Amino acid sequence: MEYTVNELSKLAGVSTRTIRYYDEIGILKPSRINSSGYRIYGQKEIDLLQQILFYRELGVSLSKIKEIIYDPSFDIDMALTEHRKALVERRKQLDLLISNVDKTLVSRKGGIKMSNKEKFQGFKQKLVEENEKKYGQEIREKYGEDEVSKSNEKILGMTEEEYTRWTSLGAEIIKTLKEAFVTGDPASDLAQKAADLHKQWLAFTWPSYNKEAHAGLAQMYVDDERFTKYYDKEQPGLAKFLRDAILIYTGMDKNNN
Amino acid sequence: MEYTVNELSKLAGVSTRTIRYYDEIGILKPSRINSSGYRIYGQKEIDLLQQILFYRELGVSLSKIKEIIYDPSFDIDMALTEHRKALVERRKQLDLLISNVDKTLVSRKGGIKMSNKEKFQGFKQKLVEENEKKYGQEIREKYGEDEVSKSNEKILGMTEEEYTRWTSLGAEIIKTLKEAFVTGDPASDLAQKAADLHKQWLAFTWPSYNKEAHAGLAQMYVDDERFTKYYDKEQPGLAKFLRDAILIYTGMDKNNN
DNA sequence: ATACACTTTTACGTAACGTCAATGTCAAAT
DNA sequence: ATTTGACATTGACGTTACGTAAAAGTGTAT
Repeated sequence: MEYTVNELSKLAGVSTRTIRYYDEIGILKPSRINSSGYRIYGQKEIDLLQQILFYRELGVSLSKIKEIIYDPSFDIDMALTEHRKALVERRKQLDLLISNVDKTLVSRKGGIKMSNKEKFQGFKQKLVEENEKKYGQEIREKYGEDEVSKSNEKILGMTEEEYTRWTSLGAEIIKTLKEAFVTGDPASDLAQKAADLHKQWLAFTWPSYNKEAHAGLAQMYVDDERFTKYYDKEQPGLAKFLRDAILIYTGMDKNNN
Repeated sequence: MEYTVNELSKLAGVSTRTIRYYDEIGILKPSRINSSGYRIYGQKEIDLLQQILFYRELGVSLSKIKEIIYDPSFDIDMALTEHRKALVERRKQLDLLISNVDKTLVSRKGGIKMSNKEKFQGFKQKLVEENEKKYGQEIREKYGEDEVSKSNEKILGMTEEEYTRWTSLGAEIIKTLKEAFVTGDPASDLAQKAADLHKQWLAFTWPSYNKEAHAGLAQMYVDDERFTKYYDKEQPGLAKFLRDAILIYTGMDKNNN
């Protein structure tokens, strides 16, 4: 029985592209090519393909499979044993990654938990907390660069308040931005407030602030469609609106255009 | 303090290519570019790079990192949690692969072990074995296609004898080939014997035999440098010599050229 | 003036295909 | 006889995170 690429692909459960690719890399050649240039496969090619797919399921690379099938000197047991070792090594790497992600998550949540504890540790603690809160707000009102960068040295060790404030800032930006959008004016008070909120939000993750970077980031929100999508999902045109607001906020609106 | 790519790369322990790549994809831009077009980085870029590398070590993709760093709406905890899930999923896949490789190895070794056992199970068993052995040799002498393909249906269930024969055939091919090589004549008896051995070797892993495939494979040994290297490592020119021998053996030497 | 270390951009290579695009072929229906 | 729809072909680009040249300019020391 003879088969075309399509028939073979259905038989073996792989795409036609895969079959053509296997021809291209010389791992599975058609038995012949007909007068129209079609690839024609026979029984032995089907059997070979089965073998290829078998080793492929074991995660063996196609070039290794090629050797396994065509190289007289190839020691399959040894190859599989080494392949196994590589797989185990990769799994070890993954375990390490997972444990590191866990550590990160725990340390983030740990920070929150600790501050939660403090909440129930009496008034003194609460006062301290509130002081810090006020102090934090002051910082943000002044935006002295040194203070901000100091506070940001603890990005990964954010307190619950900081964390909450940080995430709620994200929502607040969107909300303010949408309200400002209806005015259509990126220079309006609301739009400028949104730009300011955005700057505050940045302060949580950026080591330091400068206008150029802020304006550049705003431009990226427009240039990079992933970010554009995010804002425009809320409201088409929002990304551009935010950029314009930030350009005005940073005073970079005339200099660059 | 300001740094060039080279200085920054040494500071952070990454290649200069990486730094230029991060600029290219917009994840880490230089603070400025000097009059000669050199990238100049400042303190905040160093801090940003640290963050990037931190998340990179967790196995987070650069595009995700970009979002983590630049997207106000990005929920890092959620992202990390999902990232963790993906990692665990990959580990599960790996576990499956490893267990499948194990099964394959066990089934291969199991076949050998079983036949080892049989060796010590009395004369009757031995006779059966030897019968099979003879039968197998007969097959190979005749090379009737059906018989060969029948025997090859058990490729993965090879007996110890078959397996041993198969691997020793590989060595025998090389040996014969090297002996034949000194005669310089691919039509010589020795060279033709090597071609025949090679055909026999093929019978162990190929579902069926035909001259065209055999000749095609021989050509591939010359075209594909991985195989060329293997043979030429033993003796420069050996791959071509084997091809010529096989072309003569299969009678494809005049037809195709 | 030259050597040497450094920089730039451009561009190909990696693994295993997915996904167009432009074009040709086959069998069946009109 | 022609049209349609399903199939085939060969390109060629995209994917990830860079490695690795190549060709050409820059900075500094001798």
